[in-house]
Amino acid sequence: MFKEIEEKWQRAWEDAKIFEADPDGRPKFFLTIPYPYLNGNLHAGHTRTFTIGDAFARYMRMKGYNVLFPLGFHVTGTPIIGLAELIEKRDERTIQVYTKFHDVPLQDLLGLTSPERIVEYFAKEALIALKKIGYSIDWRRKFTTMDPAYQKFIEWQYWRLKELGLIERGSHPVRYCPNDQNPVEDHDLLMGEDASIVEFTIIKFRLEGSDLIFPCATLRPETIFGVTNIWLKPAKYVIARVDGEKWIVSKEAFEKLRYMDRNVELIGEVDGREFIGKNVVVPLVERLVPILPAEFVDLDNATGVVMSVPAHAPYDFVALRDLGSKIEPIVIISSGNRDIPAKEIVEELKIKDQNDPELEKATKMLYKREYHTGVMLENTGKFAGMKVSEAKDKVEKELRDLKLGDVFYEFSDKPVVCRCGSKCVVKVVRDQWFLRYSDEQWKSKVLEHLESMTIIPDYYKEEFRNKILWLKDKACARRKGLGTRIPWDKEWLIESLSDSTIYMCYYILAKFVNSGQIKAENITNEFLDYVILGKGSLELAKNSGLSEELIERIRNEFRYWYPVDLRSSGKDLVANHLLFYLFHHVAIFDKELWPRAIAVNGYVSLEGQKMSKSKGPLLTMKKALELYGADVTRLYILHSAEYDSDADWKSKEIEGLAANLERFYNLVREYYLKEPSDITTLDRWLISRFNRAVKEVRDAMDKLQTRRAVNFAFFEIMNLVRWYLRRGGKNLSLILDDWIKLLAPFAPHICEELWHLKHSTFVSLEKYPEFDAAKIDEEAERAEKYLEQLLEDIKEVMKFVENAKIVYIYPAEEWKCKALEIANEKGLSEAMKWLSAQGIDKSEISSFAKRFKNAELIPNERKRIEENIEFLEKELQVKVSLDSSALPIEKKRTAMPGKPAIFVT
RNA sequence: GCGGGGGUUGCCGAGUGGAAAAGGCGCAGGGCUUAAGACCCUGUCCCGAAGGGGUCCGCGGGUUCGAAUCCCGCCCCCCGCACCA
Repeated sequence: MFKEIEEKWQRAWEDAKIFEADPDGRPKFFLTIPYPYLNGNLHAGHTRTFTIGDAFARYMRMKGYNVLFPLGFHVTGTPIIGLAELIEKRDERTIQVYTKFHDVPLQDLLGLTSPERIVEYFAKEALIALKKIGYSIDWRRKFTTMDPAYQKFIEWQYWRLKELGLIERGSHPVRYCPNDQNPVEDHDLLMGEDASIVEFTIIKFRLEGSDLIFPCATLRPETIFGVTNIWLKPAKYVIARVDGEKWIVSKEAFEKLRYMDRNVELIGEVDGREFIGKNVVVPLVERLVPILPAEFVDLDNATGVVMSVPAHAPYDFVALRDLGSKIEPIVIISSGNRDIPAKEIVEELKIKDQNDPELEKATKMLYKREYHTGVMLENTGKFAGMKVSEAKDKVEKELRDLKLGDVFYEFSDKPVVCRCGSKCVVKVVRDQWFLRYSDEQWKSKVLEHLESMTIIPDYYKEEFRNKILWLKDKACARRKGLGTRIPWDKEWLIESLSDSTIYMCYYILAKFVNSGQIKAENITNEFLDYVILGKGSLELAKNSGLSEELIERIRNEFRYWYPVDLRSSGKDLVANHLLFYLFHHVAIFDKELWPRAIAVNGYVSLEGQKMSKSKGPLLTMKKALELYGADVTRLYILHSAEYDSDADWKSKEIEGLAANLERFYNLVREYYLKEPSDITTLDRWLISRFNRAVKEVRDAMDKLQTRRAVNFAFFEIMNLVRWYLRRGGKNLSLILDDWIKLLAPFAPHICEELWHLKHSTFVSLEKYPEFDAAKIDEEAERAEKYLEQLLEDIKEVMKFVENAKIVYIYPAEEWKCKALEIANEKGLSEAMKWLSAQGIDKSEISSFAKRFKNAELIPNERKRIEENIEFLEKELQVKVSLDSSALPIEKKRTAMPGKPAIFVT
């Protein structure tokens, strides 16, 4: 184990401050990774993303860049508060998960009953782990998102967004527990985790000669043209005043409407049966249709009032059939059907009556088909000819514009039950603050910028494109949780994903905050406008109370470091954080400060199982380091999967790797200090092949392909070394300086230790090995390859000979080499002519012609074999001879240049 | 459903027109060792008493002298679809 070595170099790096980055004359590289959320210990997922970041930071540093690689901690939001409550309540599962999977000792855990303590504890633990794994982070810039200075920065950002008109008020639906009077998150649910909020369209049917409205709820507003009647359940309904209108709805619907930010008032109860047979007016179509009774109507779904489109809704068709009604369905959509679509499908599925469970399936099938392939028929007015998918939105909009339509939110699955046991409802939260991500101009700016960015892997660019188009307005305010208050509306907290969008620029301030040069009260909007955006003026910025000199210095540092050159992140953040990261940068900064590149890596699972912070299993970074140490963990996670695919952590594999790394360590120690003696072909082969590996490693790293990089830098070279030593190589030290450097970004501690056997500088700051075409030695490579092939061929032959005693090797005769040369230059027929002229036996010539395709000229082939007889004998454990007299003629004939005849006795 | 990714030899996983197909893991045999482990070597689709032959990359077609790689159709798997970090 390398624990002592690791600690030693971590201390040395820290003492020498080699990762503290400040502006200088070198080109800069600003690399960030997402700050971790501290509701638990860092785990294998963090380990992966962060280690990729660190390996790249170290690589770029060794390539000569001034690398800034900082990290802070994220604590805003609700989970930390939730966790504190659970610990306070001594929730059994939480205690189990945190002691067992997060490796928190019980007595420590029980004390974490407030958000502050949780933050303090996990921040401390995280820092320990991050230092123990040897990340090259500039820790002078560490912060947490509840720091007063950071909060001032967030407030500034929100003022800027408001000034830009990108924040506005609105309302939106949330899952809500009436008992707790709070929005409910997934983990707060007993039932209904999969339920989503569905938006029904309400279409208002007015009772003939009355002001009573029957609000029919539907997911298919475009079918309004096919309405033949409406359905009521023969049961109790209520009359309610809703935003000034008199609505007939189910009792359940009335209760739900009360949460939908409407003005509702109960007027009285009424029996649905009273209305049966009366007529209502179909909006838009202005047709009178009757109210009919139906048992399938669910009073607890939407309004409890349903419109009937028997041609396109199997339920309606069957209900009419059950009633024995003579009403004719009106077909308004064509999707390749001959008859009435609902009739076709009902007959196909042999549906008996409206209580048949198959009806659900029929409905889905038909809806799907018509939505995707259906076209509106002539009887749908101006919508005729439109695709159903298009008409749906258009009809809905028209109804809404004419106040004939409305929305009703409902869960897709029921029931949805809160942990407290009450049924959840959909609540429409009003006066909510929204980020206007749907803004067309904003979007197109982001889209345009995306095209100029580097996205790794590249197919994620398409994914980003789609997600940008798809992004809608986002509610950015919360009532509950940790966070910064919206500066102009202190009732609301800024939601936690919305406060982590452009914080990378805060790292530049954080250094000054942590050193005490800036206090929170100095961070005024004018100050930030000036140092970050270069807007306003130095005079205004000086109102912050800071000196001109300091302000200018910060301004200059900001200009030096920004923009972010690479943000390396897990793929879980693509559809949220990384998107917001782009949007906010594009909105707030000038073009030259927009992010340059984003890299996205995959997940980590554990022995095939998905990790879960709240349920387990989980492998913490701390535990991994305890078990395997830093370098093994790093090398393993970098090698376990290529950046974009998911990795599976297998303890058996990592143990194997530990052994490999130890071998490397011992190998280097054994050879590093030996002075190289005479350089042989074999040495030139090693240097040549090593050089090729260097090229591969650099190429892989430039694309962040850490798996490929480690594969070459470690395993491939290890294999070269194996062959080299097997062949009796003595001068391994020829490549060791470079090999150590090559591996330094991946396993920095061991490399540092080994490097210091010979040098007094830090390998972490050395120049990364470069590919040198001059060191490629084709001839040496061919010579080794020849020997390898020869050995393999002999073994192949020996398989068929029991108790082999002597191996005779017979290289091709001189005339064959000459003939091959001619054949290569002038073609086979010239070679044949030449052979005849030499008076070579005819059967020999034809044998040559048959085989010449597989032949290759090896310079000094015989000598090559002679020199290596000893090696071959050692490998084969038999005598090897070049004596040609023992070979039968027909055997000799098979000898070709590069492929000698082999004869075993 | 929409969008993105993917299906390769026991497993993981490279490989985008010409290699039974890198590397790792596992397994088997041998060497080293008092022994085990580690380490080193060999083998690991099938056949073969001479370095050879056959079969193979989700399924079915096609293009090509030649396909895991290109085209068409089909099947299957993973991820995201939000206000949650």
